[in-house]
Amino acid sequence: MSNKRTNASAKPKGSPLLGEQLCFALYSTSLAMNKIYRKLLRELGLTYPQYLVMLVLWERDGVSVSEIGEHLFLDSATLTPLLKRIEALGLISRRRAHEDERQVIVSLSRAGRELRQKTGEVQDGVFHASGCTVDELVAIKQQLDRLRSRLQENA
Amino acid sequence: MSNKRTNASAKPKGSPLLGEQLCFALYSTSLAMNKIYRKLLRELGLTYPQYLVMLVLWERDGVSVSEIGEHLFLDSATLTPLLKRIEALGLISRRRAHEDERQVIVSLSRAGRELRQKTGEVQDGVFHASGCTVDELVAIKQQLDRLRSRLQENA
DNA sequence: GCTAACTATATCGCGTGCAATTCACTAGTG
DNA sequence: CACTAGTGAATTGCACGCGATATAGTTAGC
Repeated sequence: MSNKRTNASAKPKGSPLLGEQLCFALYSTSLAMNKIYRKLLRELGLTYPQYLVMLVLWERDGVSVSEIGEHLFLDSATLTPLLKRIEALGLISRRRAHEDERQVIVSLSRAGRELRQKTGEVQDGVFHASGCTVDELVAIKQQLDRLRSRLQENA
Repeated sequence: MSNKRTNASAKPKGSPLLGEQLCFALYSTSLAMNKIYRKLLRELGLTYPQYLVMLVLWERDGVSVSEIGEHLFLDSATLTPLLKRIEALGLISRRRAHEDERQVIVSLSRAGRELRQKTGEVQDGVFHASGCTVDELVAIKQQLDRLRSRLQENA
């Protein structure tokens, strides 16, 4: 076993679980956010991960499963069933690419494209529920992005 | 609060999806954190939510299911099966309270108490993986705590 | 051409989260 | 005592996430 490198870790004595406190703040805030979205997205019939996929497609239609995964940091084990549910809603279609039959191209249907016009209330609702100023949101987002990239590096 | 311009969307023009960008940062960072914990907790045989329950019990043993839920912002639909799995690991016991037979009191077993001594590496590992200074962690945690409380208010 | 290595999805199993509902028990009220 | 409202857990049903594995399609090497 390795020795306790107390000088290297350098945790504050007053709050020995600080890292874990942050992790819990992250975990519980993420769940709270999910609940807000569940309420706002109920009208659209989508879950939050499904909504994220739609955001990707509204940005750029006709992308492969793996491309969606790169944007959302999700893999096929999560995306395949998720995409099938969205397809069952009639919002997207899934077809094998001609060039490379291994790839599955995800494309918006007419209903999928039109759904975009109902998203204004979602954006407003989340912004309102956050009770934050734009500057605060920017600050938190930047710090989270940095933290995520570091966590992914050290995964 | 009086500055509400509800007829048109009062979002910043430069970044129309800013709130959602923050939400995605929150969502994806939380998943990244969970992956770090999964690796660190594998040795202990725990998942992150299970570890959270253990943290609560190490802080205060012999609490009811609903008290655990208040600490972790989870309800019985999540906690009951979760606690049963921890019980199956031999770390806790679940007994009905004598005073009020509706309540279930969760208590640490000897193995559950002793497991606490293996958590040093988990704390160190998370802190190291975050790549952040203590000040950064404190700052993010405070902002997340504020955001969560506002989201829960507006839920 | 043949085949081994590689790649993109798909599948399986398990553990959450949570809305909705049910069950067991308690605390009244008359 | 029976009746009722309320509360704490448990249960049900569904949708993620993801480690592990499988499968089909592609490429590289010989």
